[in-house]
Amino acid sequence: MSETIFSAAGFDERHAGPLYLQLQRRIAEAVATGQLGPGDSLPPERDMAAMTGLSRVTVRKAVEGLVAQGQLVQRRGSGTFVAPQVERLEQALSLLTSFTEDMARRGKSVESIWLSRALHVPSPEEVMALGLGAGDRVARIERVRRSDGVPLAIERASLPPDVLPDPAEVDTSLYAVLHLRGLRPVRAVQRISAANLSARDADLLGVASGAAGLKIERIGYLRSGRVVEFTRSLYRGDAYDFAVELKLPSDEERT
Amino acid sequence: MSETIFSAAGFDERHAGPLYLQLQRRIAEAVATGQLGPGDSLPPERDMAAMTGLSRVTVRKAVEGLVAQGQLVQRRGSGTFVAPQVERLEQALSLLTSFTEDMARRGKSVESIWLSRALHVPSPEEVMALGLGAGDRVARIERVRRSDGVPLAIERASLPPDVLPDPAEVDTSLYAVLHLRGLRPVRAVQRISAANLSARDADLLGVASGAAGLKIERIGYLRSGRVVEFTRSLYRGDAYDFAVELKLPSDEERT
DNA sequence: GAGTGGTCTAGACCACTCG
DNA sequence: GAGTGGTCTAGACCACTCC
Repeated sequence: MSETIFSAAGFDERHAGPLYLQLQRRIAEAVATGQLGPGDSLPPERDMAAMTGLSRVTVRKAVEGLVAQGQLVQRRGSGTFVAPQVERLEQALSLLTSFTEDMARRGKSVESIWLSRALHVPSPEEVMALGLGAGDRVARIERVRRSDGVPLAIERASLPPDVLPDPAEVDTSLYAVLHLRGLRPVRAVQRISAANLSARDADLLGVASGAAGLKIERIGYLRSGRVVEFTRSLYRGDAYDFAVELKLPSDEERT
Repeated sequence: MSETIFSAAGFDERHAGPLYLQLQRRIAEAVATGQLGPGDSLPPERDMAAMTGLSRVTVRKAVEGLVAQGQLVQRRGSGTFVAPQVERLEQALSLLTSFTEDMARRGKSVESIWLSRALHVPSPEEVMALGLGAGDRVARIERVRRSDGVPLAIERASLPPDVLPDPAEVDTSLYAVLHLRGLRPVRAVQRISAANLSARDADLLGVASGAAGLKIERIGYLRSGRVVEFTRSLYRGDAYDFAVELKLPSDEERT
């Protein structure tokens, strides 16, 4: 099966660019056509090098690109594999729901891996966003969100200390705790953008370093207008779709 | 100035991981602290290798990561530079506006670089989204959007041929043309996600291959419910922020 | 033509996984 | 302990930019 993909024949026919890109294209095609399916292993790098007649460095460079694109996964000491398919989740963006509630609605399990759940000295960014005073501390809830064992997002929530005096009290849903205290936000503003994940964040989400992530910053308000929540989240770009419904702007808004 | 960054001293103090990451960290810090400012050039790779006592391959690997993150830019035959800063643009996500109108509102110039503006044989995806019949063609408007000379987005719009029989008629604003024909959408559904840009798309946007982009798919509807527009856009992750306002879901919606 | 980044090689050792 | 990916080296040639 791998004979055609990794045969030495056909390289450098003068019209095809760098060798590592030629090999990369061959592998990508094999994945696209199903010749290599999710979970299948590729031959060891040294074997691929021998088969293609390329050096191992060149083979690694070809594989590296596909790993960055999320098509392949490498496990040290184990091998190189076609990436398992991820089920894409779709979420409505214009409703102020919590991750926990959202997953429960579609019958998915939710787990949190805690990174932090305590009071800290606030960063300048947190002081600004939450309007903290000098000497105030900040409650930080930092966790990796997983559903059915698959990491989906990193969530870093900051709240004023009087809103959440005891961060350890949060078990699964932050919003459930806030609801009990009568401090659940009724309105929020989100800013969405895309960024390449840092090595650390990529590791937490189980993807390759540099993979694309959806960065969402949210500021939540009480009915009184007070800021109660400042959350920065990173969603896996390959696993999440946000859906929004748009309407025609009214004439006042268009000026 | 570069002496501290690229000195041979301090490498491999047994607690710092791979050499290329150590060098990468040094350079990233120099950029973060302003020791290296936007547009500044780094020494040639061979010089960095000599100064640090590392091999050129290792130096290249350190630089490669920073290029992928968008912190550095490499120009063949010319040199390696600290990436120029991009002004981030913020856009309201829940209003159905056009790119042209949006930029005009903030006093920015808009240019389009046309990639395609004609009738084509539709892809299966376009047939599905637009509800095309057998034998129907599709009007495709494909362009790179720039503002003040900076490429911001790639926009690929597909429309039924009777909605836009002559695609070449679109000059700047697609919505303006649709408006004249009385076929401007009043409602749309968008799906937002993040993806690493392909080499081709990255090139069109003037960023490094693999940089994170915001992928937006939009389907626009007439008041009658008919689909008139199917648009796939890629926005530069480093240049765009989308803003959304959220509200508390009503009780019916939450079940 | 001198200098730059881009590609490629052969060979080495290390760190990790797995039977 | 055998096999895997991860790191690193020294040296070479090519393609491009810029003077």
